[in-house]
Amino acid sequence: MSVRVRFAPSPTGGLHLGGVRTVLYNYLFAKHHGGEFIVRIEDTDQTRFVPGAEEYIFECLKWCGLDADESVKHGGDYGPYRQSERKPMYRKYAEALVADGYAYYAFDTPEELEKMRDENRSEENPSPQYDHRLRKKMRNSLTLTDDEVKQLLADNTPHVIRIKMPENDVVSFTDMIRGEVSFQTGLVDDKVLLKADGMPTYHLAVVVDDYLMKITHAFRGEEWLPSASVHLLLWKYLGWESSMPEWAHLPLILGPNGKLSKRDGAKYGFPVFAMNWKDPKTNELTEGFKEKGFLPEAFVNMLALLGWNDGTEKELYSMDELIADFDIKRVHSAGAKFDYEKAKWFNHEWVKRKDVRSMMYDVRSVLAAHDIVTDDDAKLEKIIELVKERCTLLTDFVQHAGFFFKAPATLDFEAFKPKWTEEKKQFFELFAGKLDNLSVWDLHSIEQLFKDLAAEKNIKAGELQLPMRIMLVGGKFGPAVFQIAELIGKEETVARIQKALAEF
RNA sequence: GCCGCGUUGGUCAAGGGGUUAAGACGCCUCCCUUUCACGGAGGAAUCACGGGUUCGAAUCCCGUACGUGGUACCA
Repeated sequence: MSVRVRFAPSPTGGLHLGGVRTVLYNYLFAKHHGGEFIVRIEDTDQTRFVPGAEEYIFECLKWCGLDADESVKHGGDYGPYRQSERKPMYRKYAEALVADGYAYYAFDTPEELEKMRDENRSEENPSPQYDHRLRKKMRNSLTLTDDEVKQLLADNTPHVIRIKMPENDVVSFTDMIRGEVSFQTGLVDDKVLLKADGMPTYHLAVVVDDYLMKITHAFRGEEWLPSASVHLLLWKYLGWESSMPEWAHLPLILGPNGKLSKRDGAKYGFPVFAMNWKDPKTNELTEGFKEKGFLPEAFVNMLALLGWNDGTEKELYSMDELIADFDIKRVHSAGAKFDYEKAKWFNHEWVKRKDVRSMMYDVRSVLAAHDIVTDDDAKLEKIIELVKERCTLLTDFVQHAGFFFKAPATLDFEAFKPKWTEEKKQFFELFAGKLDNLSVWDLHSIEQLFKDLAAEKNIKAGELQLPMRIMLVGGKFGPAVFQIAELIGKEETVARIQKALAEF
């Protein structure tokens, strides 16, 4: 049987690091086994609908190179892939569970539930559950007579369907990452399966849809582990036990102080979403890795290694290499703290190793955003090659490539001020003039002229290089000065020297 | 509170009864380079704690602590 996995996001906001990693592991597992990767939209909570969020998720996946085989966008034989559109099919399964005695109707209003919790709340029990103890005191088909229930249903009384958790049972399963895990059913509450609005909750929907979509392996975040017992029971009660997927509960990605939140991003200056997300309600913008200057290759590589390794020392992987080497069983069971420094290192490595031509578009966009026009492809290509080793993020190209196209706005005069002399100033005045008359404009000729003139004036060439660099690029950075001069051209070089001389 | 999951340098981590306990990021020193990087060579830094089991425990068992998640008609 072919491997089928799914990522099931709820379209309620930005796509988080952890979410992307869950997609990644799903994707890698599927592709490693030649299977299918499905994206299913879990939009059963109508109150949390956020316009644009679904579209945004697909854009993020596209940027990461994690395209689905089946989804709302890609189609497929197991649709619809949006749960809200599958609404009519859930009720019959919930009813079947009731008929078989595994679930029941509950007519308690939200107010009644709140009252129940208030009355039972105590130091020992801060969050009372609707469980096998309390269900006997509530208004449901277990406590009401058959006639009462029939009447209530006939009157269209708002109600939910809850699973009837066994009082004294133990369910266990083998998690692909954690091994044997077990739970006492009496400690879990009677989860709502079908809501009053007729929508399923996650618990029902995930089981029904995974079954209907023939999912073979179900990977999700560790936060689902406690409710796994409900899902396991549902697979059993619905009579589908033999086709239940294998489970893997992925470890959490943590921030500097516990759970990673988008607040951490703002607080510590790193992104937590894949791409920029603007909340349509508050207009609040949360920065994404893409816009921060990350390459998707690096983002994916970094995420893959956050919680997984192949047992060797290899750290740099292309997507194809990840697909080839990924093994869900080697995923760590412990949560991992996200390290932004390491994330940047991955990016730097990818900027250095990635083919220059494939970076042109991104670099050009970054520069354009700073009003730096780069129309000459050949020149841009050459420059990227020249400076990429000093660019950790794509946005660093503004500093390291920008001055090739646009004279620096400010010059770091302070860098050489203490050693600046009248003789040196004269040198540059003379040099600028001679440069103007240079017939062959190349690295060697410029450097030769510079050294000859320095020797003639009896000044150490080395001492003149820093001022020259500042005049050309504005600061203490960048590749060899003469190389820069060669690339920006005679006219521009002379102009920058003269402009600087006028200011110093 | 209860339940689940987890715990190897600051971070990511290999190792799963006998190792000088890998490697990477970050940090520090030096080399290269009259800039900044890249590259190279070094350095500091670790098995949460307490009990067992064993000739021998980072590795197996139990407990404690800590972290984290769940305990919704949210996913």
